[in-house]
Amino acid sequence: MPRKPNYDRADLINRSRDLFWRRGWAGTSLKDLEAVLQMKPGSFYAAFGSKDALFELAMAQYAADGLARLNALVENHGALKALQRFPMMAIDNDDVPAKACMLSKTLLELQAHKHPLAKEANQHLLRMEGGFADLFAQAQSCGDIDEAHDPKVLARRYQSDLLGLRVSAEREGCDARAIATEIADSLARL
Amino acid sequence: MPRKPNYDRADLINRSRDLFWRRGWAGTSLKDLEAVLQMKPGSFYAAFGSKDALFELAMAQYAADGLARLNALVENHGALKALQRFPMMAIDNDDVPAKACMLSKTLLELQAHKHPLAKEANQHLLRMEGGFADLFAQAQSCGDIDEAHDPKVLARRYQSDLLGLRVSAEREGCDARAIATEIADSLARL
DNA sequence: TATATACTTGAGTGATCACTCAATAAAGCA
DNA sequence: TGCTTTATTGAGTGATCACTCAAGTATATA
Repeated sequence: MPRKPNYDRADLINRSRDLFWRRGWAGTSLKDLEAVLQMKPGSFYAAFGSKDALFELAMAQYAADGLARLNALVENHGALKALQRFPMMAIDNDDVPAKACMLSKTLLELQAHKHPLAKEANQHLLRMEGGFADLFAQAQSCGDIDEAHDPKVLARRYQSDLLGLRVSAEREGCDARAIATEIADSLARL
Repeated sequence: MPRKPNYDRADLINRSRDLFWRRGWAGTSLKDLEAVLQMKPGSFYAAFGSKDALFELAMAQYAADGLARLNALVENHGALKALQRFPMMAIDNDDVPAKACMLSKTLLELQAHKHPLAKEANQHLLRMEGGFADLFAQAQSCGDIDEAHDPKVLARRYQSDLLGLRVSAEREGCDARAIATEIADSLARL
């Protein structure tokens, strides 16, 4: 007896993710979302409840996509090569809404306001860091990386370098690809 | 014949810098500024012209302070040790408005909107990068770093690592001091 | 002291913010 | 074909945004 929505919810979330990723939380207005999603306010609030609720969905989608891309690299190339290729992959794509990481952008924008979305961003980053640590441990058991290192320490540093790389990639006149190569090379020397 | 302002302009700019640094551009409202600066709208606009104009002054102050701190380290410890100590100094101070770099926060927030302040932030970052390159070159002529390296390449990577460190330092539950130590140690191995 | 010149005040500007809701339209079931 | 239920519409909500300006106040010079 009900009426079905005439939109694809997953598609709407993906489009919101791109918009939020590029413009940030404060930089994205409801009007922007209405334009991109082709929804009137009433439909929007019926579907998602609030701007923040949609941002949360968008950020979760972003984080899931990142982990999926990482896992795909592992499937195809193994742990170490995946870690080596991931930085370049993150910045070497012009079709992406932004070079910088959406999680770090959210953290930097909202942390000072103690906004719940900042804590959420941090949790996604933590999950990603855990994934990196697993891969470092995996590379160690393959014999690709010296077992003397603590994989958690390696992951912490790797993620920090990655975040720095992606901030640098947002700049004009900074050869971020060179930095990505250096990060990859430094992993080979562990 | 004129009347003197009853405020210290430099002090107002410093207080604005702290507020903008912590809360960001969109996250800082005129009401916030009026409260911190103890100024009514009329005085504010007579003194600074606009929120953006004050932000520009605040960011210039921020950049100048950073360079001054770096130069002070060089005076006291020489080029290499200055580069080694700088990362820890940037994050190991609880009195600071934010751990992350104001320039990178501004860049990430406003780049997508092509806001002039984003370009300005990038220029300050470029100037800082130049300063780092000078210090790397200086350390090379001291014999502290292998001459085989290109100081500009070292500076680019160093700044990227520094930006990543300072994003990491903004996170809860991330031992950024350990990362700072690693960055310092890696410079000793050049 | 008188005057000219700036600085300060604070209510008020239109625009935009995230969001609401009553009215209307459409789809599944009888 | 009704009937029920949900989706969609879009004008409108109060709040807040950056900012203005006429009126009042204080100060350095004459």
